[in-house]
Amino acid sequence: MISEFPRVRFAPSPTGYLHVGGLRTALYNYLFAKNNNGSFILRIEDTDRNRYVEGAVENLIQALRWAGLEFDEGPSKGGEFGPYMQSERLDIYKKYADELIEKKKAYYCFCSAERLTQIRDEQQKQGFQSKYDKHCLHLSENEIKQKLENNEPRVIRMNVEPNIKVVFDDIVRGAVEFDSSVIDDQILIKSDQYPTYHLANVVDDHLMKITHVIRGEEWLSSAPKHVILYDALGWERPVFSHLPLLLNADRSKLSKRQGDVSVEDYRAKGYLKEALLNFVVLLGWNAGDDKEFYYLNEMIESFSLEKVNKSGAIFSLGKLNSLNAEHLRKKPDAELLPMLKEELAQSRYKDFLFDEDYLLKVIEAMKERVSFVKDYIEKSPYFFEAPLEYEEETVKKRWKEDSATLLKKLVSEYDKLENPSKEDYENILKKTAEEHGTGAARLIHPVRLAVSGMGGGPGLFDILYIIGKKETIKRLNRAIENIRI
RNA sequence: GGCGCGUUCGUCUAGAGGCUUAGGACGCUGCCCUCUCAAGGCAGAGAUCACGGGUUCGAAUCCCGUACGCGCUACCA
Repeated sequence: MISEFPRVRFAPSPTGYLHVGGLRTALYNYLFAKNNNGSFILRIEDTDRNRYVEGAVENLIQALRWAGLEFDEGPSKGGEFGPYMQSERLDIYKKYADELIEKKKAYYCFCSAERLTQIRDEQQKQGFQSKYDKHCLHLSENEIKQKLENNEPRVIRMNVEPNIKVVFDDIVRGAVEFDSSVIDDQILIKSDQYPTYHLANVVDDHLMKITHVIRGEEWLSSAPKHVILYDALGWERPVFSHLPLLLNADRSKLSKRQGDVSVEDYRAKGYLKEALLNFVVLLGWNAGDDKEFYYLNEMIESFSLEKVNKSGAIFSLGKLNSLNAEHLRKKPDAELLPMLKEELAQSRYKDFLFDEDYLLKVIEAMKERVSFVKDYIEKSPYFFEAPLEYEEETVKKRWKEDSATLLKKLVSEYDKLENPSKEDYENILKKTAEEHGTGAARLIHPVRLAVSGMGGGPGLFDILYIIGKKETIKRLNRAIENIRI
């Protein structure tokens, strides 16, 4: 019986960072759990000692926390079914491996690596699929006992009975069927006494009462091995869901070689966790409608495994960028403020002091024009310092022969103002233009250029109001002196 | 090679036999708005639903085959 409240796990191996594909797997697990009032468990599959990476677990946990995928049980957090690090559960795996040997569902194998590669090469040369030949299955009790006593290197292998149909249900793919003859006598316990993924995974999922196994499609071919193990141990199988893969542009499995794949990379580039999550949830899932902008709580609400796609999705950044911009735009100014301050602290303006009111005004003015927090600085540096140069294109296009004269006149008018409002700047400019028998645009464009150094940006009067009268006049005078056609 | 899984605009996708002249989003183009750039609105280009058979009055949707792609095929996970 599947318990009423599902229990799912994200079970990465600590390779050093959280892969975006892993993030999506974790997210789907998390969403499924939360959608069903279930539990989301983090388990570290560190059974390969050769691939151990210092600090990897901490990185993983940190990345998950950053993304907001809080787990209910796991390393450092604890829980009823710990420990949650497989390397701390070795005796448990041994116990079940022994039980399998007892039941003749597994056996000791003493074959050397040389013999193994030899038979494998042979089989491949003849066009067969490579499979262990069950040589050690036929060792006598005495031989086994002897070799064990001599402490000969050995592994424990699964004893797969051939010619049996192994069928299991997968929520994403429906019924999947394998012939047991194509399944190798998989190693369960390695010669270093560590378990392989297959054993550890099945044992832990059972002991941790995992009800739904939600993982990447690369595991689909291994699933029948796991099913055989559940059956051999007399355990109920969990429900499987094999997720479509995240792909490179060439449709191969998303890899490090072809771009950034770690969550940390995207975080460092300034992507919002909301956007990354939103982007990744759409790569393989859709509620069945046109909704594409999601907050985490909305995802929880709408998620279901039945709506997960079957085919892989190319991880291409176009949509991520637009989602990032949209999430950024929808963030309240109060949340944006500390982010901008942090960004400033890392910029060339780190020693300048800007008060919060000022920054809030900048945020308001630039909000619709940025895709990343750093854009507040990069796209409108003129809020932080006077322009050092003037865009050539814009000068060519907007600076006319009468510009300097008009600006001079404007400077003298602005100079008379006291605490000017946005409207004051606008009214005076319009009046000045009128007096010279020209349209406001004739003045607005060169003023914008003078004050910002560029041709685009927020409304001109917003800019003037934000930088203030003193700065405005200073910049206008500087432009009058420096811009030549 | 074997086994498994997949295949709808460039990309992510909607589609559960008639609602489909295949819808949306990103990107692209144009227009509107406008002091500029964005945002927003509107419009457009873009998919013979991999191909071939079949089932059916009717198929992107069901079945079979083929092709192509991917995954797995380790004492890695």
